[in-house]
Amino acid sequence: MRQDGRLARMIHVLVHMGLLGGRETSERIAQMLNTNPVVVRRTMASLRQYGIVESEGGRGGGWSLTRPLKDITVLDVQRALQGETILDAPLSNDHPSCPVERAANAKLQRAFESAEQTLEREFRKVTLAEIGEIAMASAKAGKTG
Amino acid sequence: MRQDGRLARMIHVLVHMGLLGGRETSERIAQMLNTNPVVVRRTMASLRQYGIVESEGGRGGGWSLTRPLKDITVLDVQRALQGETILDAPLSNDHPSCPVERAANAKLQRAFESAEQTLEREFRKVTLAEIGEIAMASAKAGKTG
DNA sequence: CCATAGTGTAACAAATAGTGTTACGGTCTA
DNA sequence: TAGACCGTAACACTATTTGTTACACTATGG
Repeated sequence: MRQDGRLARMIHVLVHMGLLGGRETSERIAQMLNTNPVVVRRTMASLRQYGIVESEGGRGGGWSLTRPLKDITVLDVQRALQGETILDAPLSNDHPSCPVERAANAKLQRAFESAEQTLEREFRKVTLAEIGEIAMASAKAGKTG
Repeated sequence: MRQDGRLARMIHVLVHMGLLGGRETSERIAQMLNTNPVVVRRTMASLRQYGIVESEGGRGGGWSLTRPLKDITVLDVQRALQGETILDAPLSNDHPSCPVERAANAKLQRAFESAEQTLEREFRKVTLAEIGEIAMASAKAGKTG
C-alpha cells in the first residue's frame, strides 16, 4: 500500500463493502489492499471518526458502512482521510518579511485555492454508488482485463 | 529549504535577480534560501535546461536570467522544475483487473485533471514581473513586517 | 601561467514521512 | 471462557528529499 493512494484505495474498499452489503474484517480488507490489518485499522479509524463506517469488536465483528453508497461522496472520504485541506500550497518561508517572498507566496496561494475549489467541486459530485454502477456495468460488458 | 517549496523559492530568487538585473552566485542565492550552493546548483540546473537562466563558470561567473521578468510565467518555472505534470492523481494499483478499482481510479483521474487545468491556467497568467511589481508597491507602502 | 572564484557533479550522510510488523490489551459472543 | 475480533503503542523498514563533502573543470586577472 504505497505512494499515498489512500483515497483511491479506501474508495475501492468502501464500494466493495457497499456492493456486498455485509461486514468485513480488517484481515480481509488487508488482503484486498495487499497490506496488513493494522494499517487497515489505522486508515479505517479515520473513516469511522468521520462517520462513514463503524466497527464492532469481538467475534463476528468487523467494519460496516453507516449509510448507503449513494450517500457517500468522494469528498466525504477525502475529508475523512485528510481533513479540510485537499491541496496544500507549498510556500516559502525563508525571509518572512521580504516583500518579494510575500508577493510570490500570495500569488501561489491564490492559484492553489482555485485548484482546490475545482477539486472539491469534482469530488463532491461523485458518489460511491456511481462508481459501483460503472464497475458493475463494465464487469457485465466483460471488460475485466 | 524544506517541504518542496521549490516553486515558491525559485520564483522568489528569480524575481530578485530580475529586479537587481545582475548576476548572482550560487553562494549568494544559497544565503537567500538558507541552504547551500550545491542544492542551489541542482535546482538552478533545471531552470537552465528549460532556458530560464544561464550560468557561467570561472571568475566573475554565476547565474543570470535569459529574458526579462515579464516574459517568465509561474507556469514556466513550474514546468522547468517538475515537467508537464503539476498534479499527480494518486491512484490505486492493487488489483488492476478489478472493475471497482478501475472505476474509482477513472473518476479520480478525471477530477485531478480538472484541477490541474485550473492550476495551469492560474500559473500561466501570473508573470514574475507582476510579482515584482506587487512586491515593490508593498515595500514602498512600508508593509515590511 | 597560476592563483582565485566560480560552476558541475558524484557520492554519501541526515532528516522525514509513510508503511509494515510485533505485541499486547480490550471486547463481544458462542 | 476460548476464540475472533478491534485499538493502539512502539519500533523497524523504506523511499525521498535535503544537506554535505570532495574533486574536476573553467574563466579571469595579475
